[in-house]
Amino acid sequence: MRAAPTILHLDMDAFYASVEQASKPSLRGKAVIVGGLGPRGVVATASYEARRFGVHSAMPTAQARRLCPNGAYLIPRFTLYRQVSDVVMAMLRELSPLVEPLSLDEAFVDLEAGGVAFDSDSARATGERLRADIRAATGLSGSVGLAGSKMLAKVASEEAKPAGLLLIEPGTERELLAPMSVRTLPGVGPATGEHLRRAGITTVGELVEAGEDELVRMLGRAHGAGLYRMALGLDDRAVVAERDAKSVSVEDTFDVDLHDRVRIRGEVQRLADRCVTRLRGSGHSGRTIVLKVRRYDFSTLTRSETLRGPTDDPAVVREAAARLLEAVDTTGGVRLLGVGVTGLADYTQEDLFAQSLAAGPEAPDAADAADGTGGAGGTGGAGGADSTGAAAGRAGPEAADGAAGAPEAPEPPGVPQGAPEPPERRWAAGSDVRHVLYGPGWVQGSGVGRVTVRFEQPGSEPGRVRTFRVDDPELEPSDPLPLVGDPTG
DNA sequence: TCTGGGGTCCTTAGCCCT
DNA sequence: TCTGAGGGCTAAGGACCC
Repeated sequence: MRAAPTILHLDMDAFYASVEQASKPSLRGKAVIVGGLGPRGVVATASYEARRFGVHSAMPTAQARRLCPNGAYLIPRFTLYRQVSDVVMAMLRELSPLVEPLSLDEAFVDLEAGGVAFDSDSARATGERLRADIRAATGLSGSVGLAGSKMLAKVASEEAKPAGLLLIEPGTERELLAPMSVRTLPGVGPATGEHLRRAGITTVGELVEAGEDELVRMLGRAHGAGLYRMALGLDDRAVVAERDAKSVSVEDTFDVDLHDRVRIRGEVQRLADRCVTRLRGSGHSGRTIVLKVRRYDFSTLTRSETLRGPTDDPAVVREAAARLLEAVDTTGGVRLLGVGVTGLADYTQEDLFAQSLAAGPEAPDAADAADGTGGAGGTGGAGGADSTGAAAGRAGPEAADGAAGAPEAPEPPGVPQGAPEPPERRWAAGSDVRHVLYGPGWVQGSGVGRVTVRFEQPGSEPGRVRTFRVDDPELEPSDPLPLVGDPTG
């Protein structure tokens, strides 16, 4: 029983970087690196031009700058990527009801369930048409893998990169996989790869030779048996359209390690508030609160506490997180803090209402006041394109842009909001702006009280560069212009 | 020279209960 | 009453993915 190659895996090529190149005409054909720009940032995506310099995902941005000093370094613009992703996912859903998104730029599609393909020829034709349609609609290229299972379809799209299509014919799987590195298989990362290498296993073929018992002995029951099946090309996981979230979490890495216990407590409270905002936004409540602490030496520990019932009350989550923090030794410094909630339950309006009533007559107002932006967390609101938290916020390597005036702590807890003094504006590289005279553009860089803007937009010719004072009143942050369709501006 | 953020799944260990 | 097996739950850590 050989499955027809009707599972499709789509992987957009260098997605974030390609979207940036498409929306910023002056960057086409140039090395573009998207990621955190702070001292502890890492690369999220590098364009193929940047990869030629050795830059790749997950590399520290500082290292990327040394390898590729003339590249364009930009903060991610997730709002825009999500818009483009929505367009692509909608095209996939026209092919089949069974579409399983893995991230903004990747998805599985069960073509047979959609009735658009039933054998190799029809699957290949569908894949080619999809690639052309995506290019026509977005200007971006994606790679397509086609096979009889999810694992093989993903291997195929990886082999097809960039901008290609590969179909694995039924019956050829084992032959194809045998010479490949064990790292090709999903679930084999650096640790397992090294473990296997020490046992003399570096290829998928050697994995098969080792046998299931040996792999189970080395890697444990679930992992060992699963890997053996993958090595044989066996994978019967179905394409699943709907997936329930299992946890919600937020975390921040700080530019400089935190030592002050009061500051650490304040950050944990802020993270708890942000986490609850996200939790509520997803329509959930949760029962287990998790605190994550990464110390100065990169060692990471988690502490968790399970409540009697699920909650989405910010005060409850804040208190639990604070209790968990009390059990953690932070001497030596903390580079990352995180707060998460797991054990999620669906939360309906009725539940919320019932809880408010149970809490007392004034409870509804009190609950509203405690919710989200009412507290110390200044991260919400319209300027919230900056989801980069502490680490990625700074635009340039120099802090010369008057950052000395910026307070180190966002806001100590308890300080009321609405202070009349506007903080000095920060212009992150890559972010969208609009000038009263020159129209839409993007920040190319900033420093020493100046910000440099390139005025261009999707579909335009490469634009001109102008420099302004960072506090120029005619310059405003703005929303990204759509990549597809008609920019109304 | 360092190592983000948001997730998932698995393993191990301790505790409680039957 | 003691002991052991086994299941369910909780906590913590690790590996992996994009």
